Amino acid sequence: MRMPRMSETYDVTQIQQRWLPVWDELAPFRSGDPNDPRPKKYVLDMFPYPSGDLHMGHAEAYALGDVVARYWVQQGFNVMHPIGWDAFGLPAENAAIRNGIDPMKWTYENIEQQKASMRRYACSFDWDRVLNTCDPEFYHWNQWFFIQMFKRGLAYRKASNVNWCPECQTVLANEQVVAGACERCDTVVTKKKLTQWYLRITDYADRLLNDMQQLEGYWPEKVLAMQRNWIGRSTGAQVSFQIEDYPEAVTVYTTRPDTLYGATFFVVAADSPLAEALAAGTSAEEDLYRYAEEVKKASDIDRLSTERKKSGVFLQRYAINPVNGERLPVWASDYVLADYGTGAVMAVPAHDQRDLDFAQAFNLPVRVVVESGEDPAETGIATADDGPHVNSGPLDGLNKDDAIAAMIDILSQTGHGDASVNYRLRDWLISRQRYWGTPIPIVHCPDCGEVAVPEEELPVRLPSAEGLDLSPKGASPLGAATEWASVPCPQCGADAVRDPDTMDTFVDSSWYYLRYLDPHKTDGPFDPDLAREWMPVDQYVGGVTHAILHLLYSRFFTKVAYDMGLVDFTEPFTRLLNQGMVVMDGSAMSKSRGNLVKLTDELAEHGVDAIRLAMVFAGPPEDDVDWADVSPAGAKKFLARAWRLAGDVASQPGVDFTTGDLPLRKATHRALHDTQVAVESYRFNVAIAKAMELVNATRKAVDSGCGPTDPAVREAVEATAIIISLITPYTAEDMWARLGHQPPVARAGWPQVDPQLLVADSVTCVIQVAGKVRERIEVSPDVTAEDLQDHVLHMPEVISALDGAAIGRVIVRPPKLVNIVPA
RNA sequence: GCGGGUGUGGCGGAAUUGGCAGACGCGCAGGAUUUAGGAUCCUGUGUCCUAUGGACGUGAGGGUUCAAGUCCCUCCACCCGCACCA
Repeated sequence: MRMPRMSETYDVTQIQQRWLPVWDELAPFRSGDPNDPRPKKYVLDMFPYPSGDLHMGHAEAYALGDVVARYWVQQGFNVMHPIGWDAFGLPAENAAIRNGIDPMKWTYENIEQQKASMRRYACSFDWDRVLNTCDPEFYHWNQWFFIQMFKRGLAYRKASNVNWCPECQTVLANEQVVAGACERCDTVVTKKKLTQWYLRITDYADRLLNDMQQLEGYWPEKVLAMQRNWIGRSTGAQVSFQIEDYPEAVTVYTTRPDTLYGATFFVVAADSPLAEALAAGTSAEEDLYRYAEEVKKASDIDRLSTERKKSGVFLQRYAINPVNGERLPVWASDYVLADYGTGAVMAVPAHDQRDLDFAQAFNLPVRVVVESGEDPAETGIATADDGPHVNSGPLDGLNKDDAIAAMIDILSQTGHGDASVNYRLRDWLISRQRYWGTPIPIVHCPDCGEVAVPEEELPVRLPSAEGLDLSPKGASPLGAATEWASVPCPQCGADAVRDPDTMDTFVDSSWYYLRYLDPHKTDGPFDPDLAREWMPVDQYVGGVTHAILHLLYSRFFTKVAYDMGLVDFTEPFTRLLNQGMVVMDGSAMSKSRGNLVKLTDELAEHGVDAIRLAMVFAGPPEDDVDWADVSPAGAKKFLARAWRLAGDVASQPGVDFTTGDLPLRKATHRALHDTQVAVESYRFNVAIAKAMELVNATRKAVDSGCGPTDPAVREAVEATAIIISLITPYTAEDMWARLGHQPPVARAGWPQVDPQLLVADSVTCVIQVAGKVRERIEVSPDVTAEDLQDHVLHMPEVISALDGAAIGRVIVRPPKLVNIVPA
């Protein structure tokens, strides 16, 4: 037993203090040298909101991204691994309202704090590329993109019923409404009629859908499914209906034009202008008004309740079925959505559950047009399956697909309709009535209307928050900044006003990955040449919370940039890794639940490396990690073991490894190979297990094998330091120094794996009789099938296991298996 | 309802093309060393039995195969996403 000396103690705090300043000096992860000959890779972590100290979720996500980034650096790549801050948004503003602090001051202080905490966490970020979205030098280009889109007709203003959060006093995009509640504050969202800015993402619906082919196999299937679902492409037909005593025809969208003969009534969205127009002048006018008011008040939560009975108002109008001239009563109801399709439907209760529910609530007729042997009027269950059509004139006898095609033919020939495609995706509402965001660079002129601020006048800077009332009132505080808001019209010079709204912060994150290329560029959002060199992002790492919003918007922006000729690719993120959440006892950590584990405390107790290691080792990166299953103490134990080995090495740096102990050399090269394979397939937990095996093997070799002077021991420990440098940079660096090397270990380079050392000396061959393992023998890895079979059949154990039975078949799979099947 | 996924020891999890199920770790038990141990090292640890051997064993049931955690069919449970989208 050696007596522990001071230098033999693994002192986490000391190691951290020793190396952080050294790394600052060496900056091993700088990626901006134009003469760097290394091939390029772009590893991107989703940037954080500056919320102060890092928390557990950050710790996991950034540890995972760091493994990938550091791995490619060791493999000789020039890796761009940037970080920045998603710095606009409500929390800064809310803090300002609560505590009277300037949102800008609050934000920059938080950024500084978080940056320091991140540096200590030792992520391999290129600190030269830091960006903050709230810097004018960044949001300048938000405004530039907006203007390009405005000029292309992709940014426009329209009045509509929008999602309104009464708590935040601002509008929300559809994507920000979760189960009828505000994503941020959980308040029930209501509707409000407002004029707002939109980006025409629906123009890109098909491309957003089709380009997913490029991502298949590289993005999680789940994310692709969610996006597909969100885009919600459906095919069907538009059918135009005349309305009795009404001047205009009303068009409906249906995916089942084949059931047109089964239509027994007609429904328009209660909150649509169409319903109002149809009811005008009829005795239903009052009823509709009252009903529509009720509908507007009802929250989406109530509307979505499945228990809810269908409601509606008969509008005292009749629509004429274009194929058979039947009169269909026109109803208004909230089960038809104003902003999907045309806001009106033909109701076929026999074959649509919602229509059937409505028919039964109001005693409307049900007519079967697709045979199924069931009567929906009796069962209460609409049938949507394929079957022969009946009661359908020329469609009788046809199956569903043929009937759909036939009906579309009939409609287009008679001019009553045509094939049509619809999307669930809506245009992206980007204006917000809040202060802390990118001002929308538009001037409203009484004569010229909406005029883009000339590009040379950008950025339109946010006015100082001083003197502004930031508390939410439903109108942007910028409107009150009169001096800021009053400007001459850029076109005619007349007195005009700036648009008072700011942009959704998702605009910032839709292109920030391009800004990292050259974050301080003043004459453009990014350098197209650099984009050609670095983009698209090779590996994107972030939470599944952004599976729809952020990723869809980024994909949209990329396609717009492609159309503008700014980039030569159509998808921004080649590979996507969604890390799981860190939970505690099965549920999300939160202060209110009382199960919050403070990262700062854990780091203080166990050190950065142990936390990173424990977290990455806990399971596959995409799975949730339960802190209860994470063992920082175990991780620290391993690190100390590995670290102590560095002190045991008793050979000089540069010693010739090839003369070293062969079994240990093989273990080393096996470990290098296996970790390489594991890391490249995201199995970081497995990579750590392989490193642990190597440490165990080395310990054994030192204590009871070849001994500490053997060159193989040095080779093994150096390999260990390099492998664990991906996960635990402090310990790895200290080991590297103890081994007599210069920092940084991060740039040591991955040792060349010798394929000859991957061949085992002998392989355990399993001998089965009737499929059951009876014996194991050690054989040479290149044993021939003949020799192996011959040997095995003569083994006494085999003969006795056969128990006199004749041999039927012998399956030989050298060198791993022989299976003897009795006749 | 639709879509995506998961199911392996006390726990987290391993397992190229079908070929030794349970790597690695946590926990637990025993031992060594120690003034001490929340340090270090060693050993053991799927279940059951008639125990130097054997049987069983990857959510359940069936199938293909010499051989199935892995492939096919049926079912169950759980998690996530979407959900009046015509």
